[in-house]
Amino acid sequence: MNNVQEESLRERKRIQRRVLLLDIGHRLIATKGLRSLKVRDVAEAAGCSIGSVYNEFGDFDGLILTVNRETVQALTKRLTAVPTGNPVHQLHGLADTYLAFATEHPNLLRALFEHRMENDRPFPEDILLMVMEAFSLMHAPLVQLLPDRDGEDVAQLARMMFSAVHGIISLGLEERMVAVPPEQLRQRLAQFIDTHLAGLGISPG
Amino acid sequence: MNNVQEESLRERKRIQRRVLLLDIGHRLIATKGLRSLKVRDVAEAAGCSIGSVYNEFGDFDGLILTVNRETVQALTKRLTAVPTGNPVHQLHGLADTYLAFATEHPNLLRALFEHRMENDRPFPEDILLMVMEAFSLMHAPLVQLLPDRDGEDVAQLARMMFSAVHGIISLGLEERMVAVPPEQLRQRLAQFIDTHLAGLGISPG
DNA sequence: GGACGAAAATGAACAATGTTCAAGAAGAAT
DNA sequence: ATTCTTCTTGAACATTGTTCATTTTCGTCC
Repeated sequence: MNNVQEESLRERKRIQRRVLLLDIGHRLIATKGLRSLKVRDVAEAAGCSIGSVYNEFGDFDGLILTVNRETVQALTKRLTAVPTGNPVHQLHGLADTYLAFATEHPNLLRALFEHRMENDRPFPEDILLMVMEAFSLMHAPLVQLLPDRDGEDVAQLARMMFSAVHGIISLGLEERMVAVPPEQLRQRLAQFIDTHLAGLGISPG
Repeated sequence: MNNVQEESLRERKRIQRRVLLLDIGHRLIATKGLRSLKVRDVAEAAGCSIGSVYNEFGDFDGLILTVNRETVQALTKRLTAVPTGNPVHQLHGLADTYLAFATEHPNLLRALFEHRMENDRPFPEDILLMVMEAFSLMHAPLVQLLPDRDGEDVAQLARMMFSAVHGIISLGLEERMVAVPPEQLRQRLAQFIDTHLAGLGISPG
């Protein structure tokens, strides 16, 4: 066996199929929602057998979790791309970006937050860490704005703030619950953040 | 047929069974989560056939939705019992009460917000209205605190505020996501509300 | 480049679970 | 008591996640 990282035919095909399966799973969740995702649909769309999905992901949860992993990575990527110059602008940018992502990919985001494991199996640690990382992105700008506050205090504040933004967005976009138009939601969200910052003693910059 | 509202034997037994089924569904969701709820388990626990569940609720969603209806009613009952004297205290009381309910009945609350209908059937209008009603309970105290603001503006503000509280609580209690201890969460939530009220130009009273 | 063994792909069969419905049981009406 | 209506039942069905013996493909060695 050649130990060099040379891709065998097997490995190439495996990866190619894995990517295909993920792409299909991604698209099906995005278009029809997590609840409508079926192993057989995925296998058929990929032109392979049901067993192959299991070979690649262990079980169905494995596929879903991998799509969710991609979702949180895509979200984090966009959130980290928000300019860091002005901390107040950055906070607004983070909220706006989160809203934009939620508007563009509502089903993917829901799948990330609503998916429950089968039989109380533990939630994968790495996804948890990625979500926490995304949520802590408000930490840095808040530290800049509140240099005198206790570190742990600001960390919790950042988490509260992002959780609040998440709540406003996820309920606001929930088409079941009298959805607010995205543009109006965007303004309300900005207003909400300004109000909260004002409460923290920070002027809207 | 006697048109008076006299309970026939049939009707009495039906109602008795309906109550029993709901109680069982309620308890199973509360203890093991919506995902673990199975028609057969409910029927067996009630000592009746599977078909009877369908007779009473049409389909499985029907049972779940009825439990959810009870959940939102129980929540609303507790929220409306919050004292109305001091508007600032009332807002804190509403948040506290919501947190207490979420702590005591996490699976029931999750079932209410996470349940998706089969096949994109429409979400029942009445549940939607009840949830909106619960969420608008912050409206009255905010009107008192902000008498000069536009009505629609305050309504949206109330909804934002409750959505934010909901986000903080539901993510904060999510055991998957590094759950914050309820007592700490209670304090953080109070702090969050005070900060926001301060941002609105209202002193903590 | 053919033979052998390892690895992967397959899909029929199974298991779990929501749903239907013909047949029987139970209640109401006369 | 008889008849009619309604409800109850649970076997059978439909859908969907999962397993695994069989077959196919791929890598390796001569």
